[in-house]
Amino acid sequence: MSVITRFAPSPTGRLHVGNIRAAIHNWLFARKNGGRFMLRIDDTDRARSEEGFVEAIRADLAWLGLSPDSEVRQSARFALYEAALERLHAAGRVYPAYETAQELELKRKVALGRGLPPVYDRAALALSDADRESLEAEGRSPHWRFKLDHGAPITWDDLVRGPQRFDPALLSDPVIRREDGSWLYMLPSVVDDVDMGVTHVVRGEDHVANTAVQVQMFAALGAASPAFAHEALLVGAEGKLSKRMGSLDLDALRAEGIEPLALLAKLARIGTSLAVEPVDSPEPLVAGFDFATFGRAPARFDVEELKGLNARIVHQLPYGSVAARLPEGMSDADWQAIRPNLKSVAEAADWWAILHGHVEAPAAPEDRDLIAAAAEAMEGLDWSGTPWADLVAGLKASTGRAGKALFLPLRRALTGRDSGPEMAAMLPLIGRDEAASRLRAALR
RNA sequence: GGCCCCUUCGUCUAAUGGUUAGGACACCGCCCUUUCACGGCGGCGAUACGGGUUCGAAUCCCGUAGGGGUCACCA
Repeated sequence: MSVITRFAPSPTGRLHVGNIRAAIHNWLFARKNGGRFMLRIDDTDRARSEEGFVEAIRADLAWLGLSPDSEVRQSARFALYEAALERLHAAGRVYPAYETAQELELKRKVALGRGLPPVYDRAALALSDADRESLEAEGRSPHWRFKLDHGAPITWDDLVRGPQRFDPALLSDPVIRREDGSWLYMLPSVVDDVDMGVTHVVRGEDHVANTAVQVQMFAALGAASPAFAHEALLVGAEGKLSKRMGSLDLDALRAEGIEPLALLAKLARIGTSLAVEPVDSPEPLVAGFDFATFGRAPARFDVEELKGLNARIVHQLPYGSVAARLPEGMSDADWQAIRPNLKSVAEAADWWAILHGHVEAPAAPEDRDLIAAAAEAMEGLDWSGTPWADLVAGLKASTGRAGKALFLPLRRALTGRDSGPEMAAMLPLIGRDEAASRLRAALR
């Protein structure tokens, strides 16, 4: 049986590190097993879903390189849910209920106040036909609940959490359809998983209780349950589920110069026993993917760590893969010289400007003699050899300077910066005439 | 409050009753580089707490504390 996974976001907002991680794991698992990865837009909630978010989700997945093998939208599949509801109805597994949201809220508060779990009391199940008629005569119309079977514990073997066991009596019969006919998440998800042939449901542990309910729905629909993997959630660097996590959407990360590969590597392995390390393609992540490596405790996601990984990945990015994003005319040699010093690809533009643009950095009074000597030496250097090493050797002999006192003033005069890539690599790229002119400019 | 999950270096984790408690990231140091960075090498650093069981406990049991999830006419 070939593996089919799905990523099922609702288009009510941007993707963020939490759900992207689930998307990545679904994709990796499918890739590893030669299976298919599907995108399912869970847009049953018309009021909250926005087309713009659907497009953003597609764009974000594409940026990460997680191309879905197919895409479906729940809003186009209402007939399927209708048919499933009919079947459940015929099987006596759904029933109408008439409580208002306010009434249910009150019931929950009362239960909580008495130290009881706030589970729906099934009052609607006790309604007689006459009761229902009078309720509807009052103008109330029903919403529909799925009737859980309290007969036996719900169990499944979770790929991450191991054997699971739930007492159905501690769960509320879920509302699956509103009085206005709109669908809630629970049933459509099951219907689609069956219809799409999903074999593995990989999602966050915030869904475990939903899974208990859905396991009964699969059975009630006469379908086998897929395998489930519920991964522990991510928390912010402070240890709490912070608001900052919510702000971590892909735009924010892109603005920080994060490479898709870096985010992929980080999210694929955070919370697992595998090392979070730079990769030059998704292949090692695919090859190493294994639910057995997943920890069960929430892992901390720290953007600073992501930035560090990103820098290390940038340091090994080949020219060919970044050329399109580099300043016009930037050569492979330029890239090689600059690359080890970058935190993001975007910073290459700064160094491009330093290499080939205009730099004028006045020398400090105590360094003027050194800079003057350097300017003097320019003409005589062998520019096809090792001009930087020759320059420095000559200046050391003539001025007696060494180390920082020798290097820093030269770096400043030539690049306008205190730090940066290897000068030996940059000087030839700056070129003789430009270098000479910068040194003279520093003396003005 | 009920139910579920979790707690090993700062962080992510390994060690399925016997290990000098291992690795990765971070940090620190050294080397390389005639500065910074990059890179290479090395070092520091942990079993939440309290009771049991056992010849022996990070590992099994009980309790305490702490963290996460869930208990929606959101997904």
